[in-house]
Amino acid sequence: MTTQVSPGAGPAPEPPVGEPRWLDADEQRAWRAWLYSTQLLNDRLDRELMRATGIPHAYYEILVQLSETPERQMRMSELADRCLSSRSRLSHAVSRLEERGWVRRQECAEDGRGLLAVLTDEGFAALEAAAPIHVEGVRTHLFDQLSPQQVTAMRDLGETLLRHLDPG
Amino acid sequence: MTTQVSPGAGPAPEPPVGEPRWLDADEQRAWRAWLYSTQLLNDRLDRELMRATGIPHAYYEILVQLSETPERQMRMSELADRCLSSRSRLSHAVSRLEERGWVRRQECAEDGRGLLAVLTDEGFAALEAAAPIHVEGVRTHLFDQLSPQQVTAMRDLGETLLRHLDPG
DNA sequence: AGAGCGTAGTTGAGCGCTTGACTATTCCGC
DNA sequence: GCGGAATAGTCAAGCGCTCAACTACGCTCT
Repeated sequence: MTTQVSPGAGPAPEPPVGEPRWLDADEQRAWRAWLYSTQLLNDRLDRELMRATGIPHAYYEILVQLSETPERQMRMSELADRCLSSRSRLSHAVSRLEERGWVRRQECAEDGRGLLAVLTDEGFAALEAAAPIHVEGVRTHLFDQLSPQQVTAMRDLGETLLRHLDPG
Repeated sequence: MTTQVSPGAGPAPEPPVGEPRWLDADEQRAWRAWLYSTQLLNDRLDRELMRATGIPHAYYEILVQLSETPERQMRMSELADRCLSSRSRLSHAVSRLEERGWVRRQECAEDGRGLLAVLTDEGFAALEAAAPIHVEGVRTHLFDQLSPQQVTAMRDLGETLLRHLDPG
C-alpha cells in the first residue's frame, strides 16, 4: 500500500548508489501486512475502549503510568516521555483529565519550574473500571490469535525495533 | 504501559470465568514492545515524510492506491476501504487533495450516486517525488534493522492478525 | 408507479494533535 | 552574584479525524 511507484519488483538488482532501494515483492507483502495489522489493531482497541468507557487510549496510558508509580504522581516531562508524547500534547491531555477530576497538577517542591501530575482517587477508579475492558481487547484481538512462538517473535521484533527507534 | 492495574503477575492462575484475564509479565513485555515500537515507527515515518514532502502518510496512501490502479482512478468507497479509512475521512481528505490539484472528483457513469477519485498528473508527480523518501524511511527504520528471519516473522504476524481483524 | 429501504457520498461541530512562540525558573561559568 | 543558555511547561492557530445527520440516487416489492 505504500511504497512502490516505480519499477515492478524483481530479485533486488543492487540499485546504484543514490537510487531508491525499492522494496521487492516479499518485502512489500511483509510491510503491508505489518502496517495494516498494526493500524487495525490500534484502531480497534482504541475504539472499543472509547465506546465502553469514554477514555481514549492515549488518556488511558497516562492514567496507567501514574498508577504504576508509588505515589501515583509524576513530573509532567517524565510522564510525557513514558507516554511517547510531546510535552505540549501531554499538557493538553492533562488539562482535560483535570476537567474530569481524574488528575490534578501540583507544584513541585524541588524544582520551581516543574509540576507534578497526580492521579486522584476518581482517576484511579476510572482506570480500574477501564482496565478489564482494555485487557480483554488485547487478549481477544492479539494474544488469542497468536501461538506462543508468535508471541515470542512479536516481542523480539518489538524490542529490536525499539533499540533503533528509542535508544533511551 | 497499558494494561495492569490490579494483581501483579504470576503464572496465569486460570482466572474464574468473568474475571479479567490479566497479562502476565511476559505478555506485558511483549505487548509493550509491540505497542511502543509500532507507535514510534509510524510516528517517525509520518513525520519524516511530512517534513520532506508536506504529505501526511494518510494522504500518501491515497495517492499510492490510485496510482496502482490501471486508470489511476477508483470509486470513493473502494478507495476508503483500501486505505482503511472511513468514508467521511476519505471524503475530507480527497477534498484537500483536490485543493492541491492532485486528485479530482469525477461523476461515475454506471452509478449516479457514485464518484470516482482520479489521480491527476500533478498528483502522480507529487507521489513520484515522495516515494523515494518514504521507501528510504521504511528501509532504514524497519528492514535494515531486521534479519531475514525477523522479516518473515513480521509478515507471519501481520497476516495472522489480519485474518482476525480484517476478514474481507 | 411509488413507498420504503439500502447504498454513496458529503457536511459541520467538536475534539485532539502539532508547531512554534512564549513565560518562568534553574543551572553554569565567570 | 550576574548574564546567558538550557529546561519545564503553557498556549493559540491550524489541521485532520470522528460522529451523526443529511442529500441523493438505486433497488425491490407490491
